[in-house]
Amino acid sequence: MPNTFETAAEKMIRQCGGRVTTGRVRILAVLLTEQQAITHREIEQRLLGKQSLDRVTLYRVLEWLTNKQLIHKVVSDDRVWRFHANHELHSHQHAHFKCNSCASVICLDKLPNERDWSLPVGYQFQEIELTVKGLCAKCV
Amino acid sequence: MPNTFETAAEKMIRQCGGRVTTGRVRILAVLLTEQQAITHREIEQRLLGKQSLDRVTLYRVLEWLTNKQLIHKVVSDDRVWRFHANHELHSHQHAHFKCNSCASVICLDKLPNERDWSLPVGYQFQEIELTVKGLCAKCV
DNA sequence: CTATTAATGCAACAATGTTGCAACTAGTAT
DNA sequence: ATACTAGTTGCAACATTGTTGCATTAATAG
Ligand SMILES: [Mn+2]
Ligand SMILES: [Mn+2]
Ligand SMILES: [Zn+2]
Ligand SMILES: [Zn+2]
Repeated sequence: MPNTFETAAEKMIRQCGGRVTTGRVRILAVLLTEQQAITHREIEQRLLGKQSLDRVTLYRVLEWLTNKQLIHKVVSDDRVWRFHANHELHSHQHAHFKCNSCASVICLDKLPNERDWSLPVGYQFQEIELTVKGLCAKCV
Repeated sequence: MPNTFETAAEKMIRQCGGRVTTGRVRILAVLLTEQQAITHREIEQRLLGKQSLDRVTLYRVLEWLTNKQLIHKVVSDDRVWRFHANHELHSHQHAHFKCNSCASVICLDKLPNERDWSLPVGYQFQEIELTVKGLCAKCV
C-alpha cells in the first residue's frame, strides 16, 4: 500500500498552491506521522535510507511549510527549533510543553487569557509564546 | 565618585559567597544599570574601553550569576539569550515581552495561573516560560 | 516537448555558545 | 608579608545550528 501520509501531504501542498516536490511531500509526511514536535535533525534521521535530501533544502522546505501554515515552529531554550504539522486542533495559537529530562515537546490546547499579563502603556500585543516545562509521563 | 552600581554588584556577589572578581563585578554592574534584558553582545559593548574581558569569561560569568540567581536569562526565538539583573520585583518567575520590531526585551510582572493550561495525565509541571510579543511603545 | 521559473545541492559562511588546558589570582592559612 | 590552593581567566580550537550565493535540476504551463 502507498504511504497514506505522503498522499495526504501531497494533497495539502497542492491545495495551498505550491509546487509538489518530493522533498516537500516526504518532509510533510514525516511531520504528519509524528505526535510530537521534532527537530531538523530528527526529521533528517527519519528521511535516511531513502533518496538523499540536502540539509539546506530541509531548512528551506521547513521555512516554506511554516509560511504556508501547513506546519508550525516551536522555539526552545536549547536554541533548537522543533516542527509539528498543523492538524486542525493545533492550527490556532497554542502553548507547548517541553520535558526537562528528555526534551520531548508536545502541543497543549489552552492559551492563557490576555488579562493574565498586562503590557505597559503604549505597548501593542501581537502574539504569545508559551512553553510549560516539567517532566513528561515517561520521565516522571 | 565611585560607580555606585559596581559597589552594589560587589556587595551582592560577596553576599552570595562567591569570589569577588573584577569581571563579575563589572558585568553585574552593567546589568544593574539596564532596564531591559540585554544580550551577550550588548554587554560586551558596554564593557569596551575598560580593561578587556574575554568573551568566554563573559559566558562563564553570566552562567555563574544565573546559577547564583543574581540575574536571570531570557530565551528568545532569535536563539540569543538575554540577561537581566534580579531586582526584587523580578526575582520570582515572570513573563517577558519582546518587541517584534526592535527586539528589545522587558520583564513583565504577572504570570498566568496554572489552571490556564492543562498538562496530560502523568505530566509534572515545573516551570513556565512565557514571552508576549508585539510592538514596544517606541515602535508602535 | 519546450520554455519558464521555482526548487535543489553544494560549498562557504555566520552566529552563538562550549571545551580543554595552562596561567593567573582571590581568599586564606602560616 | 608570604605561601598555598582552589577557583577563575584567557586563548585556541571546536561544536551546533542556521544562512547565503550560485550553478544545476525539475515541476508546471502552454
Ligand atoms: Mn504546537
Ligand atoms: Mn525577566
Ligand atoms: Zn521526558
Ligand atoms: Zn520596539
